[in-house]
Amino acid sequence: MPLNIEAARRVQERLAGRVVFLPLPPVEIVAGLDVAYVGDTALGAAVAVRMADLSLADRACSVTKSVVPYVPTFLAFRELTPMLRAYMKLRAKPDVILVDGHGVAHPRRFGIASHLGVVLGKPTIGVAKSRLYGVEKGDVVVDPETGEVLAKVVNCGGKRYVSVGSHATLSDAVRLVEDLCRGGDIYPLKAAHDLTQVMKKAWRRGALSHDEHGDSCP
DNA sequence: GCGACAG
DNA sequence: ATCTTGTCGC
Repeated sequence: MPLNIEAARRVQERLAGRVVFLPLPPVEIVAGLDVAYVGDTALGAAVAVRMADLSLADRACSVTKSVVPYVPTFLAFRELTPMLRAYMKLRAKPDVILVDGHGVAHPRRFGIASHLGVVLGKPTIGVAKSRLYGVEKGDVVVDPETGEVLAKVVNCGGKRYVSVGSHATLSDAVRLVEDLCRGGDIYPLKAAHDLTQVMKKAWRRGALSHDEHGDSCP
């Protein structure tokens, strides 16, 4: 199943108008989402931790068939489903979600973090390891057309481009991400990525059941 | 036409 | 993202 680029673009352009910029409510629980692949199988992981002590609040996984290819600026059409399926299994719902990828620092102001935030109608923050769109001016990324600030560069084991997904403010997003920097990684995202790697090994051993069945977490 | 291009 | 182990350096 390829990917109808024209249709996908229209979806992004329309939903981009639903992105909301609001102060981030008090965060008690924060979650990190990530997706890994083994052939055409997508392995999604969601890890929720308590802001207070970073203790594990909950975790969930998803195992689905990957059907959409990766096309720059359309990452959500490939990874949103694996992420959502894992997220929905979380019993401890987070106050905010961290996503691997950009939020509004996107050509159409609708990266995967924004897509998730609009779909769930809750706070999301995009954290990417490299730039996708915009011009880097010091520790900020601005839109070359409007000059608007789209993201801020945060240092945590290398450059991290932090942008609002939805239902958050850039300053609040940056503050939260900086607070979660541990050992050169953003804790919740590192935890989700680690879980993803454990899933890959389990999957290769045939120790993971295909989604709709059991607790696909190793 | 050429270069850029999250994961 | 994924293909892939050990090795040099602090």
